Amino acid sequence: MPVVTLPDGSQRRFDHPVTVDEVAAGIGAGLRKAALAGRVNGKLVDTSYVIADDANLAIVTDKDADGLDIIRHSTAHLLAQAVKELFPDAQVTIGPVIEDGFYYDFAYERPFTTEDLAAIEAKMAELAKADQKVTRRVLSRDEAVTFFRNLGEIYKAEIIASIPEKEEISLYGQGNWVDLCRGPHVPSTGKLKAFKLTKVAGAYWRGDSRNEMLQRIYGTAWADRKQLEEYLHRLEEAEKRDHRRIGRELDLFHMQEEAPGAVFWHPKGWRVFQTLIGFMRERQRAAGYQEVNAPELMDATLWQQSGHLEKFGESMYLTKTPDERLYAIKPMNCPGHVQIFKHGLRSYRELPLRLAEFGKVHRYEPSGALHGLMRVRAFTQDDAHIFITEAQITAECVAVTKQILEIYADFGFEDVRIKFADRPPKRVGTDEVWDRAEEALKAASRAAGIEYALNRGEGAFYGPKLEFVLRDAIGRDWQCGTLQVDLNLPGRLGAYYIDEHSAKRTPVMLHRATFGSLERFFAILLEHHAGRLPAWLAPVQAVVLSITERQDGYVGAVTETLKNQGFLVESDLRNEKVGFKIREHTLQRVPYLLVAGDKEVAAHLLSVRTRNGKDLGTMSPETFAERLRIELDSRGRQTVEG
RNA sequence: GCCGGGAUAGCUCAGCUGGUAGAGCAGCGCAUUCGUAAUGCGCGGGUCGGAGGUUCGAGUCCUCUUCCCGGCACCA
Repeated sequence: MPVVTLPDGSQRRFDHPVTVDEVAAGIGAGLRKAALAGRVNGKLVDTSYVIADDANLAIVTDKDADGLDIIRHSTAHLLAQAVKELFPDAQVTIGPVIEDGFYYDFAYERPFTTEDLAAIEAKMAELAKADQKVTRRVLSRDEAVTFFRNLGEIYKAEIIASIPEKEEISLYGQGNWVDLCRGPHVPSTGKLKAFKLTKVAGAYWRGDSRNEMLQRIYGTAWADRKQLEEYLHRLEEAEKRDHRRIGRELDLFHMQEEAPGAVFWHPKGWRVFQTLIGFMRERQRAAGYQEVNAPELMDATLWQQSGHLEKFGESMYLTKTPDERLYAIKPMNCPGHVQIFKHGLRSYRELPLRLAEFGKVHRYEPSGALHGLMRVRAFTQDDAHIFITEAQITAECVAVTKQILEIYADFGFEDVRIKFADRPPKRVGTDEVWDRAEEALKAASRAAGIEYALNRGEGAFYGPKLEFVLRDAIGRDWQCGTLQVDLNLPGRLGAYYIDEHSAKRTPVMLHRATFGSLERFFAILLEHHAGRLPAWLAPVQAVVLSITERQDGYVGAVTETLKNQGFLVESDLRNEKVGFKIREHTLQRVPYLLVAGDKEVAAHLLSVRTRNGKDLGTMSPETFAERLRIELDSRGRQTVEG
């Protein structure tokens, strides 16, 4: 005779087994209607689930994160049901919940079109309106396999075959459609009120590019219309942040057909790029790094020795010269830095030796992977290789980690996650060396006091790595920095130093990058700030504008003075209304607009307005310069606005 | 690389079933000298991504190809 304990601690006693639905009904008709599922002793179940023994029960509604997931999962089922009604020959496969929505993969003789999508969505609305009951039943493995085989659903039969023996096999039905599913699901299709199909795409069966391609339909689903509208609005806003769009609007860079995956930097974009390099250069110098520069093009034999040609060759650009030599354009900077290390005899006294380079590398990325500045074939790394003894690994890793996190904070990225990527299947070196490298990096992580998630099998081919992932203003994660412990390449490339006993020793090499790819980091900054780069990064920090030509002399003089102090300032003397000029420079995201009319000229002032439309009143050019200096030096932690 | 979609003026986009390319913004010229997100009038601007083909005739149809977009796979 079950006693059901509710989240508020109250208990209900029953003299017979009850369903979740019945308990909800006992509490109130409104709750019963809102109930999507139950959480019995922490486990999600259908509202039809029968509680036979004492249990804790929470009724799951659409206010619950789990409730929303159930809505999405059930909407995926609704999608599959609609597809089967419209295209009986399509075979169903899997339909999981993803962030903000769901997808379902189908095997079908042809790709679905956007017209199909509209028809499917309409059918889904119709089925939802019919408010069909969703029922669950359990079958044995053999029964289930036979059931789906008979329906011609060979993919489903294959999925069942891969379900562990001990797991129960449940089927969910609604109307005349049945799907294999773990559940739980909403009690009836009428609970699905706000959904939209968003796109179609190809996707490999079981995520393996050797398998056939299925037709994937993506959709989004929410508790109500309003949430759906908000989501669609969020998508639009995210699109406005797209760095490709901002790059064009602000005249920062462009790309063109003749150089796929490569960037043409315009003056303003390159200025920002140089600011990033200047900033990093300063930090690295302070931390004991020395900047070097290695050749872009080196004989292929060197890359053979390092293992790059074998493990990474598919992504390398090769070129044969008239003298019949085969060269490779560098895809990484490490072998070049090892050559610099090797030149001359190194003593243990020189370690750690930190060699840094803003190295431009070329990688032949798959055409389908290219994406604006985020994924290119030619990019610049803020790359450094630190040569150390094994005893120095921990201390150096701790120092690197600390600096990476400090630098991210300077850009306003405080929310940083760290992943530990261990040995990949395609690698050089013995397992014994990998054990040591992984242990060393783990020990260093502990010493640095950082927590990480394991990213299995994602290490570099020569060593394990820490990956630094930062979260931007709209909650997206970007992997940028990396720290790798390499016990393989120095030996392969013949690097050694002389230790305190005059013996030759192979150094350990740490690979580290903070921005990762400068191009990509630039793009992340643009999207993070929606183009409104902080003044210290902005290509133009202020524009001085006249109201009529009577102020031309004053505006010109003020502009010159500010420029001479190193500020990035331009003047706008065009014969246009001031409102027009304000609009243009605001759209160009210039942090400060300095207006000079007759009144300002007479009093030696500037009227200061921010790109966000805020009027900071008038101040002298000297005061503005002083305050801007503080803003730049503090990297935006203090602003002209105060 | 795979699946789908796309490429028309500097930008955003229209161009139905094949009949000889259009708008807004931007640009240029002229007028206007103006107080915080678009002053008015006028003018110029296109090998319709590239190469073949079908046709009396192709931006429109077919084939190939390049690049871009969205996914998938990949991302040392």
